Amino acid sequence: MSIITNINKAFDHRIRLGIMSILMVNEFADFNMLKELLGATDGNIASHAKALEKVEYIKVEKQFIGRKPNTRYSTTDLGRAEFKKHINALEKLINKS
Amino acid sequence: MSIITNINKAFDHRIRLGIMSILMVNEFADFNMLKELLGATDGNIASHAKALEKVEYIKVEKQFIGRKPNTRYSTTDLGRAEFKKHINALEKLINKS
DNA sequence: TAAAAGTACTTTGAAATGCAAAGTAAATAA
DNA sequence: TTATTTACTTTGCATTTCAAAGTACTTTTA
Repeated sequence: MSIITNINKAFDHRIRLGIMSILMVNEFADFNMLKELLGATDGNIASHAKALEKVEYIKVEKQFIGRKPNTRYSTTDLGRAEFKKHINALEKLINKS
Repeated sequence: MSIITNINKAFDHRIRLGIMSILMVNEFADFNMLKELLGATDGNIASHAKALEKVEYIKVEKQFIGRKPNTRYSTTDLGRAEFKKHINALEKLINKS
């Protein structure tokens, strides 16, 4: 049990941290919203979202809006819980600083 | 200027975050102290410390304590400033969540 | 209405990074 | 004197990151 035990590896990257933060305040966010808010490339958003999906911290829904494909993301219960744990761990770490 | 603009890439890894936090509260920390506090392997500590050294956020001093080699690390002014910026950015990101 | 441009992603593969095992060199213990 | 431990560093394989290119459309323009 070290000081970084509860720092979640899945949130070790700023883009993943960004995706989670966005999804904590917005019930849904679509691909382009993430891309714009984070200023990342398409491939980047896709792969980091996939990483969060793989550990089941976010979920993906694909639908059509009119005739356009639309991919929207939202957190899972697990994801919210893990993110909160991560934030608490970060705060503890930081408050020592 | 996205929401993760001030999230520093150099601190994107929990071991590097841990090293910096430790060095923010302790004027110095040696190799073994970092290793124990972070529960990481030797190679791991060495390479993450080197990464922080490369961007000049920490500095390294090698000395002998008695007859044993000892490597101790400390933050640089730049490192402290950048870490504070990072923490502020994290707090802003988190408070939205 | 055919061609060109745009949209919304996904795939790809090279480059960078992460990791622990093995290596090194000296000190200490048996 | 040989074995073990300590304090790191090096190595090289594995994983991750990244943006460019690709795909499958839709929309605009000529």
